[in-house]
Amino acid sequence: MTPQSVETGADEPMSKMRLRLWLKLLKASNLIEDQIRRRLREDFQTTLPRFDVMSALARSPEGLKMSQISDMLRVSNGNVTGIVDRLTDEGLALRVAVPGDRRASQVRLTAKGKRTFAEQAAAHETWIDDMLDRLDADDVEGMIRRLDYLNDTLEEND
Amino acid sequence: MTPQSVETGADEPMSKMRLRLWLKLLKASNLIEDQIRRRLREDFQTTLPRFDVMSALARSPEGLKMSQISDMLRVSNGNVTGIVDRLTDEGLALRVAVPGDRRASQVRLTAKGKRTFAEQAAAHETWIDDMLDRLDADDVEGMIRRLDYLNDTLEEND
DNA sequence: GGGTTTTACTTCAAGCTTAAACATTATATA
DNA sequence: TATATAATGTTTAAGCTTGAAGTAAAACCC
Repeated sequence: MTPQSVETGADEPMSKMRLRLWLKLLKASNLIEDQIRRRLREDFQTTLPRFDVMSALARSPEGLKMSQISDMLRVSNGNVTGIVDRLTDEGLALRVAVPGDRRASQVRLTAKGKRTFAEQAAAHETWIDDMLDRLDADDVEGMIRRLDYLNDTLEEND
Repeated sequence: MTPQSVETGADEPMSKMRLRLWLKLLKASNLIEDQIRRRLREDFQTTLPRFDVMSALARSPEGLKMSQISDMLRVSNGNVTGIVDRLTDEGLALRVAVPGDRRASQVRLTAKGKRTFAEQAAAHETWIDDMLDRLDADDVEGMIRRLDYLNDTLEEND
């Protein structure tokens, strides 16, 4: 038993509470994510992985290497290969040679990609705002604070 | 602008706060879920979808119909078909005919399936407990309360 | 009863995801 | 310089996921 698990003096309920918390966190995350996927599909004929890659690229006009994208998104590099392939097929992204390193390539949004993503990002923000509409400033602040703390501890022991 | 979005008298920051909250919620959810997937694979040579289906079945000894499983897990029915097929191939679950309805089948865990899931569920609970270890009772309670509220509002406008 | 609609489930095509295996290029080291 | 090791990406096999289309059976309705 770790020191932190004895605050209440009763380990069993605390352990169950944590499990319940996880299930509720997962449920919220899935409910929101499913909405976003559905709207990206219906309104923009695209997918969340494509949106995520474009979002990363939009923040780096000079482009990103494949490995940088997979690091930022915490997905495998083989995964990014396929997504960038499809974005490229659709004329939304392109691979640029990296001078001095023939293994790597820099991925960038095309002009069309930038326009497309700007639209999607604006819609995305309003979707989130609508879904979290009923949380007041205190709720949002309280949750952000605790999630920051949780994420820090989760990343320590990655 | 909805009535709820004006509590602070400043819409712009609140909208950005909500977006930040979503990104942090998603991050926490993904960090935890990735750990669980990894451990299920490494320790038990199984996957999260299989674990989820077995978890639903474990709570219903009399069995569940395919459509009940997909409702509980919020996934498509075609998806459940494949997962139950694989569980069946491995001798962990089986389909039983439903008397009076030849379209449907009742899915149950086998004895082997029950034993296997019991082991996995026990490990799962300790993984969660370890990952959320640094949250104290107040944190857990505060987050559960807000997530309950959020989930209620999200399910209303599904 | 006969026809329509609904329900239960499976199949399919496309895309996402991973780990592992692979190819290629760059870097370090002897 | 030669060799070993690292890093960068792609490919592959297996599984998950969806929506749409399809099959079959049950329920409804006239």
